[in-house]
Amino acid sequence: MTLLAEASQTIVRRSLHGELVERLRALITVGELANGQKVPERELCQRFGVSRTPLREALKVLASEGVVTLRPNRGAVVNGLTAQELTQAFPVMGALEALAGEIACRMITDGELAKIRAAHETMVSHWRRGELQPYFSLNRAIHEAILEATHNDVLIAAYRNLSRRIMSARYMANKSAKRWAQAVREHEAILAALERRDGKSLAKILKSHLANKLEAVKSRLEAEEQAQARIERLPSAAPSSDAPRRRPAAARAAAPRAARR
Amino acid sequence: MTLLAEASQTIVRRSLHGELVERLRALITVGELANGQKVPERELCQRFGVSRTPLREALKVLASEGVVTLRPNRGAVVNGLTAQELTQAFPVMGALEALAGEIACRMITDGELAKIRAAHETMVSHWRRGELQPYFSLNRAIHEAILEATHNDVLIAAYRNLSRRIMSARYMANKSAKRWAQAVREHEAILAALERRDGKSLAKILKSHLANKLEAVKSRLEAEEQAQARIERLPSAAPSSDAPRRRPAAARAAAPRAARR
DNA sequence: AAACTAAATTATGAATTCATAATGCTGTCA
DNA sequence: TGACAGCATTATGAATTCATAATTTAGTTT
Repeated sequence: MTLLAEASQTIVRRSLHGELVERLRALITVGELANGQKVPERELCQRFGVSRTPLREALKVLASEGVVTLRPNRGAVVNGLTAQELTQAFPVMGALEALAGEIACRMITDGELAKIRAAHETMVSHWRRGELQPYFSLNRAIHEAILEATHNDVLIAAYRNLSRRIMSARYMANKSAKRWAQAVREHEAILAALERRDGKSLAKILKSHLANKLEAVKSRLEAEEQAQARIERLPSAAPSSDAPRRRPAAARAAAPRAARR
Repeated sequence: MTLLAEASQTIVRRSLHGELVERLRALITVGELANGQKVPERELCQRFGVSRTPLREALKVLASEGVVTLRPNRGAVVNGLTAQELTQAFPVMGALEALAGEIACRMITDGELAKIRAAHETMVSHWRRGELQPYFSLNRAIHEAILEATHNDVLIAAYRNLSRRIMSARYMANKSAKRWAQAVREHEAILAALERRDGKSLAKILKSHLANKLEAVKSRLEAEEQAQARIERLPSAAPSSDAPRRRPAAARAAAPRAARR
């Protein structure tokens, strides 16, 4: 239940490079560092008031997560999520969610369950009032709480790894009223299955709940990619400095690619 | 089929920090950097003939993988696999293996399958001749090839992440003749299911094959942990410099722990 | 004017330096 | 003799410096 409590807690003391890892991640998910864009080392150092050493350490970490790609002697570029990657992540997340649901049903304590139920009720009331932001943060907290109820750190880490790369803030902003209501119903079902300790159904519900979420992300992502492609096809498009274009596919393919695990 | 081919290929040019990540990983799996041991920065720099900068970059990456823990201002320590972590990894690896099997059955081409079959036959002949090392490398290659046949990079990455931390060379060295024969039989069954494109059975076989592997690792690990505990309980044990002891549990618990995602 | 070449500039990778925190050591005092 | 305080040493985190690779710019040639 760590995460539900964590919200009101003091911010933990972080090392400089650790802090930078988070900041950079945030810049990327918010879109301030756009997709194929080169990471402006010097500029970021000035902005954060740090030297290159910790920034570069942070970039190495992000590269090992696949968030950026390091091109030897040519800097780092943001490695945006592709529709393909999302499609591939789909079954993997599903398998992990399903597993989490089953384990959680076996392991969850009444206390943990009560806290999740309470969070759920609060979340529903936010939904009724149309309060998007608190709804999302509780939504997230509930999913995390279920995950943590498994008490399986390896599973938690594996899931978060994927989840972090896929669910970013900007995809959450636009959601239809219809889909929103459906999501709330799904959450009701999730709670019910948990309370019945019905692992099999919970696994199934979580999987389809996830599927809906990912479909939303995917359609949005594909729209973005098409828009991107249109811009790139315009021959007269003047490259502006603050909205740098992706390098054309041919050039990208020719460039030596850093190995990505 | 990249991996089966890779074995005979030239070593790729790596960046310094990337090379160091691999070297350190190797030192840890081989046991030269033992479990709770502090990572000797200066010494390793001399040994590899590099400055601290790339070494520290490598440590940051390893920390983000959970291989080492960074204690602020107090250096990095090796974060050995615990029996608990292994127990937790069990169902996660199982879920991923099962998924990989199912996808592979749907996706694998005849060409890929033929290559795996060939590798399998070679592997069996190595087994007959009792040649351990080539057996293991082909074994590994076959599992990788199945994984790659899914053509799902996200799944591949997730699986490797876990696998790398769990399967290390030293656990492979001692295997009973009986267990070895059983493993070969399991591999026969895996191939057969693949050739029948029978995803469900393949998933099941892979899962139990994995379970056997992990059990072996676990029993070995637990033996080690108990030996460790015995040493620590000896009050007169002279701490030798080249085989440093783990810090006692109480001290470890009191030490500020770097956040481990 | 377009294409190629060479110098100048800039960015990158890595070593070195520097400030500070942690650890070890020595001497003092109970 | 043993515990503690204060100094010396060492290790760590981060900035700076330096060598080299990449890129841009200017100049030259056709």
